[in-house]
Amino acid sequence: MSAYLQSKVLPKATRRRLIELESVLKAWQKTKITSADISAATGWKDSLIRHDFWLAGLGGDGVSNGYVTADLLKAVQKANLDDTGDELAAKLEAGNGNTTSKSRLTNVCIAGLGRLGAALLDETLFEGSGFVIKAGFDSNVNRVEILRSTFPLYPAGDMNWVIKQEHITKAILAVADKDAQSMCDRLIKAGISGIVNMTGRVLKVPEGIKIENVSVITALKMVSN
Amino acid sequence: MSAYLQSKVLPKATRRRLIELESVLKAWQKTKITSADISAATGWKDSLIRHDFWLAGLGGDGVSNGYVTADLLKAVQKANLDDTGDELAAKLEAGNGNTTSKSRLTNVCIAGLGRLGAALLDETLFEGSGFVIKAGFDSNVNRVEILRSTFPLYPAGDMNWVIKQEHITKAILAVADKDAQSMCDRLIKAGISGIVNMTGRVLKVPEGIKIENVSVITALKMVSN
DNA sequence: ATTTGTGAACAGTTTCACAGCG
DNA sequence: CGCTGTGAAACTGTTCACAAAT
Repeated sequence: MSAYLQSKVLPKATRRRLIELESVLKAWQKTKITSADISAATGWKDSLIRHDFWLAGLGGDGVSNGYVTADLLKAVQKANLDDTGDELAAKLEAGNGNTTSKSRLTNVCIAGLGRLGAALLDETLFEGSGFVIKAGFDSNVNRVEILRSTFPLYPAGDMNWVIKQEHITKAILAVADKDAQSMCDRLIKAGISGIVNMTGRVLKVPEGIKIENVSVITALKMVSN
Repeated sequence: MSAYLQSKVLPKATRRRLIELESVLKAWQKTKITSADISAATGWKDSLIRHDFWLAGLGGDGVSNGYVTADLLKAVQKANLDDTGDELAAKLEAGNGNTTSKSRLTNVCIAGLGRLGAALLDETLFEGSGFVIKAGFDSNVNRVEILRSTFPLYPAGDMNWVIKQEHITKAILAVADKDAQSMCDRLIKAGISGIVNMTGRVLKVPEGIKIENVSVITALKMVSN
């Protein structure tokens, strides 16, 4: 029988793998896939993959010769939405049965439009990801006026009302290291609940705010010793 | 007395914190700092910080009223180089006492010069980081010819000899998801030992090759449920 | 014969508790 | 007394071992 204890929140490590697995499954050509196949494609131990599925309550019961790729993909995607009960997923479950991908989009902003942040001003990077960039912010008014993008750019002072008005819930932080913590604080005050941190600084945030660190330089240091 | 067992390789989690700590210490204004101060700046438990120091054999013996910021920074930087015995650090320790920062630089290349990769074609992003970008690669010859940068760009076919000739040991992978694994394989064949993976795909690599994942979209998904 | 689902065993990481130093 | 250094205890995540399904 399924799930070891339903609705218990999944471990972070399992969550990450299920997210990454989504893209593996999307690229898989055959109609069936086994845990050994996934292991060969990712390097994860096959037992770990099955254990993840068990924790998440996935993997059709009574199957014993691999998973049907399309079904597994659907199940993984659902698990990736449900999980801790993200606001959006909850609304979807409860509300009308309208399951067009449109309604699952999460609104995101970019804080800091230096070279790194500006590189993200390309909608195509986020296509099919479930995220839409709704706004960019920079404390330098010049940057805001010079840069072109398909969504509006604002001076940092407008953060508060824009984030509320546009229902933006997540942010990508790409400011200079020295401004990382102060900009982070402002984003949270404006209502942001999750931040992807591209700076090299560790961010101190209150309970309930999620941070994910993706600094290229920190990563380079990690692979260099 | 010091280090719980010297030269035993540090746990990954501790390594990451010591790397991040470096930037915290650089920004610290006062001459002394306590584990409680660090905790306040990062959110890490003070006991965890002291435990990390213990594992790494840091923290001057006989001190009991906080650490001297400058000394601690030096010790942390040294730990971040030594550690598993990175080639460079080893050479430095053994060779002449010439400890100019020049000799500690690690050569890096960027594979994939789309919008994301091209954003990294800015030397200033890496200034003072200990890394130098020595080359950029793209399989699209047009990209290579159009883009301007302060270091040379090559068609992907030149990877093998350029990486060897320039003594490049690490790579930033910024190609399209579908090319992630094949480009990764080529980089490793050319002699790369560490890869910062900006794609959304999981990479399968042989023993001994280090990977660090910094996909913005994966990170967004992680903070969104 | 393969391959899943399951829980126990094992490994890695963080937190706790407290002796000892200034 | 406030703070560090240290090891034990608690917790989280991964691997192993094997019964059940086909």
